[in-house]
Amino acid sequence: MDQDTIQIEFKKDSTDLVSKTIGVITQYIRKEALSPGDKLPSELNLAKELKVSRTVVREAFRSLAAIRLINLSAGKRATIAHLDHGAMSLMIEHGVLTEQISVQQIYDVRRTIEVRTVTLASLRRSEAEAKSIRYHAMQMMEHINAPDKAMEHDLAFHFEIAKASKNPVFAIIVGAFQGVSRQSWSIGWRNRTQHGQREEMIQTHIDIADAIVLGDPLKANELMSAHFDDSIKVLIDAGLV
Amino acid sequence: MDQDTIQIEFKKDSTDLVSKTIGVITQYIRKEALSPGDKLPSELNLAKELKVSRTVVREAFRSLAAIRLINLSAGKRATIAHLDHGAMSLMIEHGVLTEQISVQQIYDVRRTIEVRTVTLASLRRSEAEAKSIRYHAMQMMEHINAPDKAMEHDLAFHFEIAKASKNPVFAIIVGAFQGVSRQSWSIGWRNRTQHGQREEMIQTHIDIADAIVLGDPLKANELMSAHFDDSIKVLIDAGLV
DNA sequence: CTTGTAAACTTGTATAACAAGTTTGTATGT
DNA sequence: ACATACAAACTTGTTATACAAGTTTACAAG
Repeated sequence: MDQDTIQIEFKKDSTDLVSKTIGVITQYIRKEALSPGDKLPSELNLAKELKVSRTVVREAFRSLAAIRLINLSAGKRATIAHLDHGAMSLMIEHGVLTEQISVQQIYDVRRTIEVRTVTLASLRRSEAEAKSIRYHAMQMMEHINAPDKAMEHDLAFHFEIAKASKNPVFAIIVGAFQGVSRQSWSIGWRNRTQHGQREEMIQTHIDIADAIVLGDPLKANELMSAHFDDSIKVLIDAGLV
Repeated sequence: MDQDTIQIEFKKDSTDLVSKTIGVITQYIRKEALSPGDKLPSELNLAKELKVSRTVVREAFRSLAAIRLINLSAGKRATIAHLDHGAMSLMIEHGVLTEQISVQQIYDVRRTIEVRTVTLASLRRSEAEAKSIRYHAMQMMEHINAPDKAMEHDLAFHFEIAKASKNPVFAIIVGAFQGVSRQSWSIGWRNRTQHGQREEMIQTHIDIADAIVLGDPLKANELMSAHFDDSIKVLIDAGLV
């Protein structure tokens, strides 16, 4: 597998070299039909081929790595990356941080998506996935006095359901919300102070898990809807925009 | 607004300088509570402050620009960016290109999201938005013999609805799918060959627009569901995975 | 007070150099 | 013939310098 010539041309109108180079590399990936794990040419070879400096190629690589199209690591050549919600996470966090997205809006999207993922998961989950989902629900109850751990199992619960939907796009989106959810989770927890409210919330998770285990999409759907109704209500009662 | 010291420390365990620098900059944005349009320090100042080379800062900037957290342009300082689906578009296209996401999976996500956006749009749309949505539906019919134009109005129709939902996250997600939708659109079009099938499809768009104009979320929802049912059926009939 | 322009600043690109991590190929010993 | 060790070649990470090109600032001229 020797170094074959990169024949894709630069767009003439584009502004800066780095942008053009990014374009060339993505076209190259497409043209060569590269798959996750496949190697890209070295920085130096690309630079020579495209007649730009190594600096430009490096900046292009960094850009592609930022949106997780490729992976970089010292000494190794760049490789095509597997899908990953990392970039979208940063984007969403940035949106919330700069007040372009509200927590409530996130919850509306989550509700929309997760009512669907729980339905699909009920229909498509493997035995292992069903087991994992139920495990995280049970662990939440186990750690009812250790909010940090309960939270992590809560997040994992929802993420596992998304993965069990067998649609990677859902998994990416749900995964992307984990960061911001982690930051608003304690608000929901602190505002469930009345007797049994936390147990009730966790019990809903267990019930959802049971519905998934039993392969009952309608029940799972209904419970997930109710869970989000409740969660959003709690957030609003807490005065969150 | 003079140059104040950046007090955020590097994480010690992180691997490479660029990653650390990205972390510092994002923390800086947070700490200073910067909003879209606000300026970041110049590359040289950041480099001096963080005691790294300008190269490292530049690569960090490029990374942040790639996920659209900041905007770069020659001669100007970097600024905080408005939310934008550009990065997510590339991610999704990469997923489809590398066969990690199928077109049908995209449509499932779109259906899930857009059944919600059309409901919200019916409730929240401004007059101008309602008008724009209806305009694009009408233009589709107008250009029934110019598929390229019809397609662009189709995409704009769905995107405008997402924006009218007043939840930027929906708009980002729907926007992110525009690229791949553009690539699969002709498949759907080519496979609606029977008499009146195309008119029917476009008429559904007009009916959805009317429901939005009238503020009838249930009707809009129902029509959008039917539209996606039909579209997905057409794709499957066409033999698309 | 406006306008024009030069100076200062800032980003874009190229080159050179070396450190540090990885792969490859070969010589060596068994 | 085969495994191991190790050096050489390759590759990415980081720094420094230099200059081109775009933008802002400050000041002088009218």
